[in-house]
Amino acid sequence: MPDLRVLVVEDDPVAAEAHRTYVDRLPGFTCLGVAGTAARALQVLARGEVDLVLLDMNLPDGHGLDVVRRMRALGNQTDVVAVTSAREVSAVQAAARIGVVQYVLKPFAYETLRDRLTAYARQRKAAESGQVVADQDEVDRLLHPATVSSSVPKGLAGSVLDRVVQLLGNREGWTAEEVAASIGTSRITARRYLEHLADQGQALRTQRYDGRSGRPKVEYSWVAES
Amino acid sequence: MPDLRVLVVEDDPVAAEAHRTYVDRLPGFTCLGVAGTAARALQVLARGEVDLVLLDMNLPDGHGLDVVRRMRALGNQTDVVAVTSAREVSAVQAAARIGVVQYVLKPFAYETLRDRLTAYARQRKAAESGQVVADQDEVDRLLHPATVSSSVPKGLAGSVLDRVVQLLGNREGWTAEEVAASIGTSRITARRYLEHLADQGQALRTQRYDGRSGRPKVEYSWVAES
DNA sequence: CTCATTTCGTTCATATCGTTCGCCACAGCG
DNA sequence: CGCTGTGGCGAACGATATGAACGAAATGAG
Repeated sequence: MPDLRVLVVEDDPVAAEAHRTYVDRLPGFTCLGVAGTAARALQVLARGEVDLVLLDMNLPDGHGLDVVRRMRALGNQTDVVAVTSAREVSAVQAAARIGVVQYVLKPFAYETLRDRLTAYARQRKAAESGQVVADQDEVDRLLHPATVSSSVPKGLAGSVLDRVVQLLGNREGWTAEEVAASIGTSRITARRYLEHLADQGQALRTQRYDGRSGRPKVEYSWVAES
Repeated sequence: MPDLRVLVVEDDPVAAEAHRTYVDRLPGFTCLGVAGTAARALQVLARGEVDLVLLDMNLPDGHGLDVVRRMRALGNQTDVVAVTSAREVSAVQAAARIGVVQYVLKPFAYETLRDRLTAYARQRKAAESGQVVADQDEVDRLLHPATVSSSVPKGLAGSVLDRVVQLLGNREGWTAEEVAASIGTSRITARRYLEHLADQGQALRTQRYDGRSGRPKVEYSWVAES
C-alpha cells in the first residue's frame, strides 16, 4: 500500500511544522503539505490528492468543524482527525457527529499521535478487504473502532499523566512542587511523572535561579519539538 | 428534559409502524412521525422539530446515506441512527464517516433498539450539561461510546447491580470499599460490579488523593447525571 | 574555604488495588 | 439420595501507586 497522504491544517507555524515532522517520521504516512487557514485547506483538498486531514479547530478564518462541513457539502469524503485543545464535551460530540474519525487532545505526546494514526491506517486497510458483516457485534467494531492507548510504565497512572501534560501545555516553566499543588499530589509523585516525560523527550529540564541562597529549582517545560 | 423527538424513515409500512411503536414505548422518546421516502423525510426535517432520525438505508427514491448528505449540505445537524439491513462493510464505514451515531442491523430485537437509544440519550445529556473532559481517555469514550448490552454478564447478579446503580446515583465519588459496606458484600464483589459499569461507560473512574501515604483510592461516579 | 540555606533525588514504609484460587449453594440428573 | 457442574462470592496474596524521611547536591554569604 502506498503511503497515506496527509494534510496538516494548523495556524500556529511552530505547531504545524512539528506535526509535519511527526507525520513524516511515521512509516506509511507522508505529509503532503501544511495549510494555515480554512480557505487554504479547502483549496488544497480540492485537488483530491489527500487521504487524511489533521485538523486544528481554531483557525483564523473560521472553525475547524466548518471546514469539515464545507468539505462534505462539496462532496469531499476525506477522513479527518481532529487535533485540538477544545475540551468541551459538546465539541467532541459535534466532531463525532460530523464524522471525525479520531480526536486527539493538545498538547499530546508523540506516541499518542502515532498510535492514533497507525490505528487509523489499520482501520482503513481492513475496509479495503470489502466484506459483508456477520452480526451486530461486527458492526459495532467498525463503527466504534478500538482506540489503542499508549502504554504507561509501571508505577504511573495514565489519567494523572494526561493531567500533567495538560498543565505543561498551559505555560512554560513548571516546578515539581507547582505541578504537585495543581493536581493534588505530593512533590515526589509529580516529579515522577515529569521525569518520565523528560526521559521520553517530551519535556525539557532547565534550572531556575531566584538569586537567593540554596539549590536552584528544576523547571520542566513542554517540548515544542524540533 | 423534554422527550427526544424522533422521526422514523422507513419505506415498508409494517416495519415503520413497528418502529414507531417501539420508540413511543420508550420513556424519554416520542415518535414525531413516519416518512416513507427520502423526499418526505427531508421535508419533515426542514421544520426543525426533530432531534433524532431512525433511518433506513433502502428508500424508494434514493439511498439513506444520500439523505444524510443532503441534510448536512442544508446545514441540518440532526443526529442519525441507521436502522438497516445493509451489511456491507463499506456501508457501515461510510455511515461512520458521515457521522451516523449508531448503526443497528435489521432484524433486531426490541432490546437492542432500546439499548442504543437510551445510550444515545445519555450521551446527549452529558453534552448539554457543558462538561469539560479531563483526559484523552474520556475523549475516546465520547467519540466511540461503548454499546451497552442489556444482558448482565456471567458472574454478576442483576439484583446486586441494581443496588449499586442506585447507590451511585445518591452522591459522587464512591470507592469500592464504601459500596461494599453499603450493600453488605466484600470489596472484591463490589469492585466487580463497579468495573462492569465503568466498562459500559455508565460509571467514571477517578483517583482520590487523601494526602496520606499509600496507593490512592479509586473513585467511581455515575456519568453526568448532574 | 566554610557554612548556611534551599531544593533535589533516593529509599523505604504503606495503603490500596486487582487477580487467583477455592468455597458454597443450588440445580439438574440418574 | 448422591454426584456433578455451574454461578456467585470472598479470602489471600502479590502488584503498584503513593508520600515521608533523609542524605546529597548546588548555590550565595561571609
